Amino acid sequence: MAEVTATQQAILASARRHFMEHGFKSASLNRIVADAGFTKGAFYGYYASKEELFDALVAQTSQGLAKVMGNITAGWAGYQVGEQAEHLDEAFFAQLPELADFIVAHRDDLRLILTHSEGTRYEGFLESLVENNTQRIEPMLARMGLGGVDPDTYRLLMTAYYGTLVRIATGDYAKDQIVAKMRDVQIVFQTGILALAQRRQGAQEQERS
Amino acid sequence: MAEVTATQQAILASARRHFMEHGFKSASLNRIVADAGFTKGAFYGYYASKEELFDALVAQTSQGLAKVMGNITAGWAGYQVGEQAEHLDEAFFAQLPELADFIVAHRDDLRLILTHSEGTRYEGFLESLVENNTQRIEPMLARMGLGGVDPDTYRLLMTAYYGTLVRIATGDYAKDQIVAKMRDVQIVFQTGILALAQRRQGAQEQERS
Amino acid sequence: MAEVTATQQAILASARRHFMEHGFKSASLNRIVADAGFTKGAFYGYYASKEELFDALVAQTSQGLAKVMGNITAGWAGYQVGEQAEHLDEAFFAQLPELADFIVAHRDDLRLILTHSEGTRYEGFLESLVENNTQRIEPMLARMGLGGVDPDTYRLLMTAYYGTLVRIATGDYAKDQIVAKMRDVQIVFQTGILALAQRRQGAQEQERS
Amino acid sequence: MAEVTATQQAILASARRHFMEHGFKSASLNRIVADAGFTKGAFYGYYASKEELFDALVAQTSQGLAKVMGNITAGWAGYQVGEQAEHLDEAFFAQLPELADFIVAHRDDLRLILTHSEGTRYEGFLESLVENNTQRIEPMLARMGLGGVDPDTYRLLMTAYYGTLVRIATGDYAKDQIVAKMRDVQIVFQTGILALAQRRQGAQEQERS
DNA sequence: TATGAATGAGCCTTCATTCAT
DNA sequence: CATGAATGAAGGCTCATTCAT
Repeated sequence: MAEVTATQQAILASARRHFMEHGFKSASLNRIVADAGFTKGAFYGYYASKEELFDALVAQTSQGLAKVMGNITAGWAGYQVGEQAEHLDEAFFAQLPELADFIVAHRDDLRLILTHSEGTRYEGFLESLVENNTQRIEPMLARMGLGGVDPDTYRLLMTAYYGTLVRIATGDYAKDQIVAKMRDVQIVFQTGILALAQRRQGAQEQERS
Repeated sequence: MAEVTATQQAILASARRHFMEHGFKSASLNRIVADAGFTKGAFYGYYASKEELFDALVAQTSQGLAKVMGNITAGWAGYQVGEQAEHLDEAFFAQLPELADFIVAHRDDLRLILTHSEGTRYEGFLESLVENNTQRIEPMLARMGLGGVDPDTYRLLMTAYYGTLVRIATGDYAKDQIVAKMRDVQIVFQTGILALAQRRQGAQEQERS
Repeated sequence: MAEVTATQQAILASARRHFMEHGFKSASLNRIVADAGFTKGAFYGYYASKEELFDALVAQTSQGLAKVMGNITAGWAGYQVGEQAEHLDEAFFAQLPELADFIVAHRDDLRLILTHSEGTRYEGFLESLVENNTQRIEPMLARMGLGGVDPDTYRLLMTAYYGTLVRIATGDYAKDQIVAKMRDVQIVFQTGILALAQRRQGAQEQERS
Repeated sequence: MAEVTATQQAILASARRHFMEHGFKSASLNRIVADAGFTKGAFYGYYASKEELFDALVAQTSQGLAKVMGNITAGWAGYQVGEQAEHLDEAFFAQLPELADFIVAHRDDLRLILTHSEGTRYEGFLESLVENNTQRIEPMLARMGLGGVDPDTYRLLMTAYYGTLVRIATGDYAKDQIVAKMRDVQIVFQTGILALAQRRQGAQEQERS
């Protein structure tokens, strides 16, 4: 693809370190470039701005992340009333090792995107991800037996769910821990939301009678 | 008590706007003061620093928030094995209207504290709140029938729980919506965590036999 | 004479403390006045400027000091060729207790004038004192048997001499120590300068022959 | 070695002028840089701070000065009881031309270090020099026949001595004048201090008998 | 390709002084 | 007599960006 010179690699590595330590906004381009052993002029030969540098660092992983997070939603979306909950879980759980591998392989990039991107277009990455996915799911909610849950509340819960996955992903966990924790979190949210749905549905039926 | 002059009010109002839009760090004191119609010199007659200005804006609400959040934990802490879950909920739910009133009355301040305070001593307010409260709860986990849940996972879930409460608090909801959503979220987390605990306990018993 | 209100006294006392600690230039008028328990407005009712405040603090002592230093010069000026050095010393030594009393009584003011007055018209007080006194003495140098000493060198020595007296005066010495040290220093300079004069005179006579 | 660009030279020259006129603290970086025909941004490309600028101006000379002043002390330290004072002088006098050369070559730098460095790490340069040297000499005082002189008084005299050398160094004298004046001053202090010591010793012996 | 000199707007903070009340 | 609100200039310093070479 696009060739990356040794200079670029040095700058990218230095930038990763600085963005990780100070965040995008507070990191000093001056120091990034100096730490890489070059001058600002060299930098601007490759990138048009500080933000473009950040982009170069995380664009690929960002796309992978979006795809991978979409898969998780797809797992939830397959949820069907009447099926055994245990079976459904298995479909999601089956994806976990792959997800965990992705996380371990791109952890630093994920941290940049998810927790050090203030001031870039990745700010709010998580929020828009949730937004996209819940919008796609919303039509299915009734089919999933979650019809009684207020859509906005559902969105809040999905934000919490994704947010927790992000915390796990950006934590210091090994692959096995990631799998175990994500599985546990999945259980908590799935069971909890289902319980809420049933309670609301019961309440609505009572109201009608 | 402390008298606040018209000048101070103008500065405070302008500051609230700027902090809300850009966050503490990125907001420009220059522009805050100019927007209020004064010079920097005037500002420093009232406040010793930019941070003190932020403090003046949120100190009171911050104290109220800490107290109110503590009450929520107290509600969870009253959890007893063997009691009916529905009864326990009622204890927590009973506090909700009061909490919602507080939130509605101090919403902008809460937003400043919880989501625009980077660079001030309020940075990490939520995190330290979670930390304090989960530490106090940890010894009770076994008694609450949650012994099987990994403490670190429990902490992740509590972070998600508090985080969701914060999202509700800093949203645009009316009092009734706040109450309804917080109640629903409470149900989800309580039921979900309990289900996880039972599953883990079952797994541990199987291992033993 | 001029009446000094309680307000002025409070301000003066506070000013003395601040000037002593930070020097005239670095002391903050704001803090001086605040420490005194008043506002800047009150201050400017009494004094037209920061410098005038310094002046009010030290004017009286400054005049006393000039007079007293003049007396020391007068002691030297009485020096006559052919008289016994010991006798001459006695004349100077006789003045020492009175001088020491003055120093002990006005020590803080003296410190202000001599070592904390940068930025005021008292800056260079010592230098001008030396200048004045040596100019008056110069015509007498030959009569005193110091004709062989280069006038500029003599001025350097007088600067050192006065400077040492100043160090003694602004030190932490008790009256007796002041007297003892000033007497010793007087001996050193008198003997030393006389020795130099003789050597130079000898050299000049050799040149002539 | 280190290359100095024309820009740096312009800044350094301007800085020297401003520091000389106002002292380090009161000199305005703004004006220094503007006078040199540049902006503050350009300045900070070369120096990290105002103090570093001062340092760049005087560091080299400062080291030379410390060495050269140490040599003077070494001259005094060689003082041996019983030897002829005239011979000892010669040892010191022999160093004078070299010292005078150094002074003439670095006069402006010396002025910066010795009389315009308030607020930098060079503040108190003279004082610490005196302190170091007198401490090294103190043990030898008895051997030098100065046992009767109070050590604190001796320190005062040494301060005066070094201070006078500084005045000569920072004056407008030509090399020959520097040599002549320093030699004369040396004679005054040496003779004077010796006279004081004898008088004190005499007094002590009288007391004993 | 890479340098490095230079910009200019911006940052937060301090200060002596003025003046209407 | 004293307040306290307000000014305005100045302080040292940082930064992303431009551009001739």
